[in-house]
Amino acid sequence: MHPLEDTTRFEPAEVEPRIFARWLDSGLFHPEPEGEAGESYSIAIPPPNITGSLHMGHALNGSIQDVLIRRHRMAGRRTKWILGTDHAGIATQAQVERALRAEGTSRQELGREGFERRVWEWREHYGHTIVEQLKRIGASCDYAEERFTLDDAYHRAVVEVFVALYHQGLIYRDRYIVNWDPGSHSAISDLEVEQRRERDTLYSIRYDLVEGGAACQGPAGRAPRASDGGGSVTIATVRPETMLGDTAVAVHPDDERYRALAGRTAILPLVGRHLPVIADDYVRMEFGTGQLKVTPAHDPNDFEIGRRHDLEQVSVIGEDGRMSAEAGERFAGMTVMDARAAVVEALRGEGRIVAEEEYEHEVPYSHRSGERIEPLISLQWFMHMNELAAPAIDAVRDGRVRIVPDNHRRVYLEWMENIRPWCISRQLWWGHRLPVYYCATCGHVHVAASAPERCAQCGGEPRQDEDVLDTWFSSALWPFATLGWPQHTPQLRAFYPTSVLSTARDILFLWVARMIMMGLRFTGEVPFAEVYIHSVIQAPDGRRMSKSLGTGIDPLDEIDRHGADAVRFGLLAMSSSQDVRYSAEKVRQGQALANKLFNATRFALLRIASMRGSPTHPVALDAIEPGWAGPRPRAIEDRWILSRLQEIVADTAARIDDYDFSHAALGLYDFVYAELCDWYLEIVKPRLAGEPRGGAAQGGAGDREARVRTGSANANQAASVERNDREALAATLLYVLRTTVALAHPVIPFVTEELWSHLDSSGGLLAGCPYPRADTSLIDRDAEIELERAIEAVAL
RNA sequence: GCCCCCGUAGCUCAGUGGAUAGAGCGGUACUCCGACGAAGUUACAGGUCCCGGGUUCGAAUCCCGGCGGGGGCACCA
Repeated sequence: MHPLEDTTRFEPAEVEPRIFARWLDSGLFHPEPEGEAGESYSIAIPPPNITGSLHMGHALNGSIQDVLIRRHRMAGRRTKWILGTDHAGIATQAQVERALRAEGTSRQELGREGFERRVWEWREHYGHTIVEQLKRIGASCDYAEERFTLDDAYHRAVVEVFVALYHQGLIYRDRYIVNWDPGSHSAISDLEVEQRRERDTLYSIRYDLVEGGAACQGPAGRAPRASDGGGSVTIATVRPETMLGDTAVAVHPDDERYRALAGRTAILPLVGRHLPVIADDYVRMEFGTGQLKVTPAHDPNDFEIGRRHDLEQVSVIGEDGRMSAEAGERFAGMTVMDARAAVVEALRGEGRIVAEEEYEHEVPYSHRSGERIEPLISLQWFMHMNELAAPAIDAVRDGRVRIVPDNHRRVYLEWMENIRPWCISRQLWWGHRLPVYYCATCGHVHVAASAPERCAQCGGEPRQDEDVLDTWFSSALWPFATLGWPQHTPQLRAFYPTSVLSTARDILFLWVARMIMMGLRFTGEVPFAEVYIHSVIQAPDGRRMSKSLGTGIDPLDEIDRHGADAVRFGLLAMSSSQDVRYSAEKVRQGQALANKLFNATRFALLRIASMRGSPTHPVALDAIEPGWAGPRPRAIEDRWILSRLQEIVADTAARIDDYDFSHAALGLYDFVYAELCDWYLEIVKPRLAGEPRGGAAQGGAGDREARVRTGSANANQAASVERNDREALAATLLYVLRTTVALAHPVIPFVTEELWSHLDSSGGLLAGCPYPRADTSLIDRDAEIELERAIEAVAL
């Protein structure tokens, strides 16, 4: 506690560390794992990447979750905010590799074990930054039990799930076309691919047909006839270099122009390979020439066509992003872009390019590395999703999981209903290594929690798969793996299922949907009853807030400037059910509110202290009036403010429970400014000073008081001020302040906790006090109407 | 291509069937008075509620069609 006389301003920088330390020491953030989940209130934090530092999204979501947690903790629930970080496979590996490069070494040089050791060291060093930063905004997480998605216990959960799903036939290995990310040198999932619009050249290329077979008979003799007499086909492509891997040409079976070509054979230029002409209804007759080159090894659609028609797969692009030996001597080793130019050049030399046009289309890029995705065939591990998705669809349909705001519900359902297999293996070193072992001798596959001694088949030596799991595989288990699952721990019983999950919409599929699927599959219960999807905070100009664009605003800078309460208030006040622009004004408004509340309390307490002839405080309510049983309103303004207070108490709780944080915050601001300070404190000033009520106008606030009295119906009932009245006034004022401060605590915890130490002599923490509840006996419509009339009169 | 959201005061946003459409910030004027001066109070100014049609006694709000902006999903060479 800091003497109130000393400063006329609330000083966040002085107060915040002191208050936070008291909270931590109190143990309030760390609940005992007792009882059942139904009695408690728990939230699993979206685990930030260990590579990360706090950005606006964290700050907003931290504020939201903390409001919920503090509100329910005060309401008497056993409350746990599960804390932890995510190992973030690709991001972390890339960051550490960058550091290694700067040292002139590489992960290859260190070897796998050495590299993993390095990452763990790195994590010890930098991995806790973000947790420390969460403390700055006042997040009341359970810091005593921090989890990490790569801890031993967590790993056991991951392995348990993998092995189970494998034996249930949901996890399988396949040679399939995947999104290869040459940047991170790994396959990535569909969700990690983003499409970018790009201008390219669409080349039309003529392939000759082998002589013989049905004549090529286009309508009206339009059929192209090449000089060799066999005719030709003309295909269109934006990726001429992939033609080296063509293994067929396709036409639509209903295409009158070309269907007779089916069964004939084309000759692949530059290569000479014979390509069957096939009929497949994937081909769009109206696009290009209506004749399609089929490259099963490098195009997802062609891959499917290839499977349907049992086509050969010729991989001409390797995992290094360069042309492989199968591309032929002439092109092997070239980058894709060089090969494209070279192929075009060669085709042009042969006179095979019949048209070139500008073409705008979508090109896949890796969300992780930013490099262009190279679709290619690779042996990877996949997960069947349909069987997992079905119950997760039901859970949202029947409301066991409620998504707020509900327009995200449809998006979720739509995606889930069209879900596709998930590629879960990654060619990285940092992550959960697959619990898969191959016999070095016979190749037999063992999937087990621990390495088998020998191959069950031939007694050979089993070797563990080199790959690790997609980071989101482990994240999907977050709400229960953090609580000790698969053990039946007291934590799990006390806090699972969790109450709510709060996140931005960008990871609805990547994470939220998968948690629901895994939660249902492995615990039989939904992992959370509600999902709150919060705003994305954009830069003030409406662009994305990002470091690279230079549009980022660092929440820590804002906390330094305005205080954590101000930033929390501001973020909550600007948030809504959709994306919003960052509003510096709202943060300043929060700062103003903290300062106003500080000064209002300071004023009231110092005044009451001096009124009671005591020059110092604390002036606690129970010290003023032992056995205090509630406020005793004496004047109309007392009845009015007490009545208004009940309304804001009810509203604030209801708005928080509705996830309407903006109105909860702004409502508090309005009450404190427009009712408590501008009117009640001003009206009451003369009474606090011991002047007669309704006394002569003497300027200033007394003047206003007099005018209010004149406007009131009871103007003539002004009574002389007695000691009783002043004590009753003090009691009312303190009751109002204590209630207001407690009410605002979830939104602006620091200033309210600081004020509480002045308003309460017990020495207890506000964070552990009961949350105010509306006392309907204090609602007084008559007083409200009367005082509103008085206020109007004064305004006139 | 399909789907979702948004368009209200100078700015950021509330309001989503009922009266003269609101707040904060900014602007102007005032105040200098007993907490708060990188402050406080009060007042004033400021709006074809994107456009056009429709439903209704009544539309910013519901419906249809545009225009503009943002986002998600999708394998179209």
